[in-house]
Amino acid sequence: MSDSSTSCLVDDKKLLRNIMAIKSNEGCCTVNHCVDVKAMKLDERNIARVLPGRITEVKFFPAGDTRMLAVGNNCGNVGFWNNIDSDEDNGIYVYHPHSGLISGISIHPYSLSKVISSCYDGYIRLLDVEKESFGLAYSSEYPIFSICRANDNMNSLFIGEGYGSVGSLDIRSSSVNNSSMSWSLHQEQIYTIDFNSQNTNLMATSSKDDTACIWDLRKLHHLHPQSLKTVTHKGPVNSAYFSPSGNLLATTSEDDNIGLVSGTNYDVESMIYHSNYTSRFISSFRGIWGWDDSYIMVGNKKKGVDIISTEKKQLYYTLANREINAIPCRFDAHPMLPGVLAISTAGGRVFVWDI
DNA sequence: AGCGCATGTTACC
DNA sequence: TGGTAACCCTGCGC
Repeated sequence: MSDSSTSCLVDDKKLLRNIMAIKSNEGCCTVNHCVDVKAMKLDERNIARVLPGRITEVKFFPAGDTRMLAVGNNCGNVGFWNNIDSDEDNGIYVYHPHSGLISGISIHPYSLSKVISSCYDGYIRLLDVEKESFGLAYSSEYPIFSICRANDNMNSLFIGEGYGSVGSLDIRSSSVNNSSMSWSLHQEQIYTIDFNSQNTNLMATSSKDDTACIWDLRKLHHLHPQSLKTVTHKGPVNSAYFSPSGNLLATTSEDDNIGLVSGTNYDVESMIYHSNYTSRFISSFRGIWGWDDSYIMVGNKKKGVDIISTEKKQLYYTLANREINAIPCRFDAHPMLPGVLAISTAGGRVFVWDI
């Protein structure tokens, strides 16, 4: 694959000023914060069409004084939406750094101007906010299906590359092909990678090969290592995310189940029925955690957001609003602001619920 | 393994 | 306002 030129659709230094104005609150994060989801509401002003096409990724900037969002779509666009300061313009800035479906966005928590995007086009790019350009950080002959930063080293990026491999790279390296390690962990593409907040050695992967796995990084000596735990579904696994405390793992599968793994060694497994299958025009559902271990939030085909209780292992509540006129697929819970939830739909619209 | 089909949303008549 | 083409590379079943 050849390097495609990057272009900026909106040339506006306001984005730079916006991002530079955010105070990075080092070391602070809201784990185990109980939120009354029934009190969450959707204000009309918190709805925007950020990008054309289908949203595949939405991420809050990890700072408590901002609701800036980075959004990716299926056409290679990365957009930014300042959900608070949207008076003069819409607070929306759109770029076109890639030529395919954006599979992941990661923002450095202590250096907010470093925004990484990954794409099916095989490239990983690093946004330089000052230059308003996306530099090339990594290039592969295979699609990049997922990215995640390691918890204990923010410069270490793990990537789901091609059909079952995970690689690790140092984003500070100037070399484009600096994948220092690579392991073959699955039979098919890896849709999500996640790290445990409590034990930074634990990594979870979910794959099209019908499994989700927990890996111990200290035991990845071989090209084909053994997993600490494997959850087997009857269909592709769209996501596997550790709970805020790190004690639970939630998996979302096309087999219409949400898997829940608990226990000291992640040895207790249960399945909660939830209709997860979406058509190819809709991004797959991924059950995400809220601000503590009590709920998993996942889209439903009736254009609502199902809140599933992990204790009762059943539906607790559904966030719904008549403004949501398409199926909500991809979400992000604000890492610093409990109760602030971004949801996006196949139609390119983004909604921010708050408390 | 390799096809054909269903699927939801938008944009444009 | 209703009808339809185009989008798109997912999962499943033959």
